[in-house]
Amino acid sequence: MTTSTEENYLKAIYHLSTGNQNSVLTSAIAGSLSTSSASVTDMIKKLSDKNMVEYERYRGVKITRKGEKVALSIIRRHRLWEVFLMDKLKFKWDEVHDLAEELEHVSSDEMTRRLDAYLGFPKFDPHGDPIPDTNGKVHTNGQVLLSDIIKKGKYILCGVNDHSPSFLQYLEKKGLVPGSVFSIVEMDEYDNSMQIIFSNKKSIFISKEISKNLLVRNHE
Amino acid sequence: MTTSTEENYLKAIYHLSTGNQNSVLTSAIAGSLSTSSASVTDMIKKLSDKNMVEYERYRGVKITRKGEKVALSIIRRHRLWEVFLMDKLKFKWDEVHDLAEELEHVSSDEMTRRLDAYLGFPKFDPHGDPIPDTNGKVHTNGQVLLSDIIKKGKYILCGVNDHSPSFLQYLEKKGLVPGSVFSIVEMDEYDNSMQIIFSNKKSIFISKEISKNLLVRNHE
DNA sequence: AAAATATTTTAGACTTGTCTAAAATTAATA
DNA sequence: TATTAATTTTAGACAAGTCTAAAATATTTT
Ligand SMILES: [Mn+2]
Ligand SMILES: [Mn+2]
Ligand SMILES: [Mn+2]
Ligand SMILES: [Mn+2]
Repeated sequence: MTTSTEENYLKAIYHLSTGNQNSVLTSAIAGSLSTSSASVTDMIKKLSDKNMVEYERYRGVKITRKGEKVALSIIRRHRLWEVFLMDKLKFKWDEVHDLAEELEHVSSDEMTRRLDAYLGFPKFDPHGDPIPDTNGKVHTNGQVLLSDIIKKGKYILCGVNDHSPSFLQYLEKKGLVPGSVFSIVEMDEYDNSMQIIFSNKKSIFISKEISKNLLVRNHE
Repeated sequence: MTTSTEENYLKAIYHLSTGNQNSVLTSAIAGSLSTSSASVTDMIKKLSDKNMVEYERYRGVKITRKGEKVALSIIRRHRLWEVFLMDKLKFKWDEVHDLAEELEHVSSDEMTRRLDAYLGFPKFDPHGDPIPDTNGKVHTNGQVLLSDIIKKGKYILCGVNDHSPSFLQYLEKKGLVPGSVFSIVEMDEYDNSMQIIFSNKKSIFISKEISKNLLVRNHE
């Protein structure tokens, strides 16, 4: 039995772990959950007792396979609910996160399976993040940061790294949502900004600040 | 701000209040929530401080207008989620209650409104219970206990009073679900049992035990 | 390598919700 | 009406999760 507090910690630890081999530091978890380091230390001990994380005092934690499985099942539920809120209840992509944060803790494997089926087995959530499958496998599809792109060409936006409503609203206003196809027409060597153009000929500037948070894939 | 524990207490008190003018006793609440009387007394004080109930020591509580409004909004969410689980996720009517018990605490007026619209503004839940509207108004429609019926005739099942999965499964096996139309063909004066017949000519016996838990309405 | 700084952990306290056992009050019975 | 019985409340304790302030440890600087 995991409480929703434990689930939130595991999710945070999982997210802080991905793409980085090192231990996750107490302060990082505290920052991510807006809580005190003292509280984090307490919870870490509890999760360590349950073999959800490996804990070394003063050195941080590493999530275990067991902890990771729990985290992935929460993330799966979170993202499925986000799809539901957007596709069925017509919320906008910048509005779904907070509600999903609550819904993800309603735990029933059977309900999750049925929700998945009802939504048509979606593979990505409204922000372009992959939805882990029943076994906790995450299917990513070679997406890369727009800021890492070095050659001009046609790309498709598949996701974002900054999930804040303000950023999402900004993108939407610019016409950038998951699935948007555009071509890079100009890349500035000096400030790493770029100019892109949509199929409808509308063209916009993208600063490094922005492109660092955009996940794209080559589009044929 | 109400916690989900407070919400569960208010809901229990509301349900124990309806159809009975008297105060709700501590022991009744304890029984309904499977908790100790000591815990109930503690929570009652808290709810009383928040003006959700009027409390008289040793005499029980009466729910206030304010408490009732909260209770009704939880009941509204509960029943809407039950409709969702049944209509959209294809759960059976005896499976939806426990999940709704959790989902009802995810509180967003906006989400509730959209869920309502998405479900087509249903007026009743899968058990035939009326769904309170946005203002907390409950529209009942002259339904009466089958056990109180004194004259033969054609009736429609609109709801049940016993929501236990075993009872619901029993009814379903007999072919009795909300909306079922049947005629009373025989009423036993002695044990108050009755024989009913469906439009498909199938006929079954209904004991007093059962009819006490069935809500029906005259069918033309 | 010692001193200064930053991070992490412990200590102690608080809140919410729960429990059992004892005390207080109300209701029933003889 | 005086006991007895049942119900309700209080007292005291506990678990989960949180906090601040102080102590312990690690890291950086001089
Ligand atoms: Mn959450
Ligand atoms: Mn998302
Ligand atoms: Mn509930
Ligand atoms: Mn119901």
